[in-house]
Amino acid sequence: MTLKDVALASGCSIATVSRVLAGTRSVGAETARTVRAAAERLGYRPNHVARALRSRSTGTVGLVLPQITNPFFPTLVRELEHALHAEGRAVLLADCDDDPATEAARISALLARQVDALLLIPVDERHSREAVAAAAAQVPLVLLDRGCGPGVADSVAVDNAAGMALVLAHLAATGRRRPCFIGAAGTASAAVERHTAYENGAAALDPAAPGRLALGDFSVEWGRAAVDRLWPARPDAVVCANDLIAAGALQRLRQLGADVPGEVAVTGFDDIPLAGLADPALTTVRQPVADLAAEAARLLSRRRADGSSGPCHTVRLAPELVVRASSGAAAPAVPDGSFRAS
Amino acid sequence: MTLKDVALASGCSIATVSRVLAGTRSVGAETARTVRAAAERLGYRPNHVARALRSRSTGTVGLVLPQITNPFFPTLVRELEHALHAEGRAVLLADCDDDPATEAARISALLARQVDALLLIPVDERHSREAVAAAAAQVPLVLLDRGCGPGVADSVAVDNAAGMALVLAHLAATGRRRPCFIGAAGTASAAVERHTAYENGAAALDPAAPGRLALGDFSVEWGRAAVDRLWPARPDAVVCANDLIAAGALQRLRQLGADVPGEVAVTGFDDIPLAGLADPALTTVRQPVADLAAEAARLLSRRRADGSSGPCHTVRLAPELVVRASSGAAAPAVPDGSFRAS
DNA sequence: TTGAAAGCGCTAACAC
DNA sequence: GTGTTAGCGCTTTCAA
Repeated sequence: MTLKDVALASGCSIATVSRVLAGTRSVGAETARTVRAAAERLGYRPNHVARALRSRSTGTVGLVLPQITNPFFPTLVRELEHALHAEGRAVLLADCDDDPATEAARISALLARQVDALLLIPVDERHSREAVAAAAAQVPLVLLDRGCGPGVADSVAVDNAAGMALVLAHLAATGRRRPCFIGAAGTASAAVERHTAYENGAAALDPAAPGRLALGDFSVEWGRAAVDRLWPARPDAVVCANDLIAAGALQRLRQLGADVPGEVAVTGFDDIPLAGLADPALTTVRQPVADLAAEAARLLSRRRADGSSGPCHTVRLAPELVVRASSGAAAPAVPDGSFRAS
Repeated sequence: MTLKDVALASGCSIATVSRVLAGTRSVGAETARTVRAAAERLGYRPNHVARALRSRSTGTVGLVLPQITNPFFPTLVRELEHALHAEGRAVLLADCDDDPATEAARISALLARQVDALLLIPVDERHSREAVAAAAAQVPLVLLDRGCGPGVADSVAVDNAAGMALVLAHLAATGRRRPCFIGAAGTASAAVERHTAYENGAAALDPAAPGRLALGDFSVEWGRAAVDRLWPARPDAVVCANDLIAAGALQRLRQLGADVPGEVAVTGFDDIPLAGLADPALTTVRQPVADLAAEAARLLSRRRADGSSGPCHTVRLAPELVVRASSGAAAPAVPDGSFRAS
């Protein structure tokens, strides 16, 4: 079934049929009806490949992620897929195995396939930069969740500092005074921003708090290990840079016999599905995933309109605090019943 | 940069360049070298769209899933992406929101984009059948993880019955004698097969065991709710049809003050990342995800060779039991210290 | 408003 | 082994 068949069946030219079906130009009402009827009758389906070759636009968007198994990404992928599908675009998925070299290879494979645009969560702030910049010069590209150096491309992410501030305000309001922080080392923007925001905000609770921290990576294992380093200081709150760290911290605290939340509160970041399932359920910062996806799609369209020059837009979306059991009521600081001035 | 440019630069015809670069036919060693050098020098990148239009093969595979947020799928997607990328294919991702109508729409969108093949985890055994059968008539199609009625398409999945048998054997070996089962209702193949395998295997432990079960869905919430129904019967093992159910069961049992694993063992199925993080860590059945992906890719190639006729192949892969704390040593049945004959 | 015709970049017959 | 040629199905000038 090609345009030619429809043209033959409807008694007009291929060009006219194309115009009717693609809606490119005004066509006589009568002709249009005839053509549409013929197309319908023959079950005509346009050939996207031919259309792409001619119009130099495939209608596909490449989605490049560090690791689909990172539990924060599936919901994001889902929202992105829906947002793009709603505009009639298809999503080419690439998983980079958390490796910048693989990432560079995937990016060029997608470019070779003529994706119209790229949505990319960079593997690494520094090591991804070169490949990302090169790609951004070729197609509209929007960075998601993580940055990649200033001025490289448009980007959309949650406001990490605001999220951390929400956590600290909540801890302060519920009477916690000796927080500590388990974060991630390295230059990844989420790691740096959350860490910095903790240091800036925690001083208000306790002058010694900003120094009470340990930096590792965004994993459960690190959460467990870090507790062993920080617990001797007897914090009354463990602020974690993401939910995986918090899950590990929770586990280890329980093994050590600590009472969560009575003795010590634990908080996460991201609100991955695991957070609600932990025991006690994890207080955390929810990323506005659907909004992130919508905003990314919007930036993509805008960039397509503006051309590859023009300044980079950076969008920061406000997160939301989700209070659950892990930061519930603290036990009295002096549990023997004596009076304590608050 | 087109073939024409390379042809001009290397002094031979477009066709020859095509043959060298696509490796379609034997070419003189000398010519080949010249051509390759020219292509390299000019930074030639083949245009996949034009190639697809001409050769009627896009080199893309559609991957259709019920919901990427189902925690079992990300690892599978990752393995599939890697397996396909290794053969130079790109993956078009479609998420169906667990809805058969959306699934049908996504399938036809992918078909319109001329995917070479479809990898599909059906949303529903019955309601997906029509769209799947129609798609299978057009392109090679392999069903993954779940079935879709007999004879519809090639399929690859874990051997659910074998997995359940491993669980029951383990429970028997560790002295459990009053198992119960929390499963999922409906016709989904995993639900039916695991349920049936439990009924068949549990009778060996206890004649009453096959009847001690509750059927709901594959969710944490159902796991919690089912415990309330089954716990009054005082089982010494709760066999769950997947890890999410088991996570819910574990939660609720702890709320009820039950001692896991001392008083009651809990087992899951799939070995999603959550399983290792639960407390106590969950004994479960690990799906051979990488093998499933590899086998799916293999079936796809074979189907491409065989043509769309020919009998459907069904591959079942052996699962592996992962023993963790949730099925550890049982407490003595009579904890008051009196002698108990084993 | 419509039609004829020229390709998009590539592969695949078919000649030589 | 290599070149010539004819399209794949579509969009888009350019004329009418």
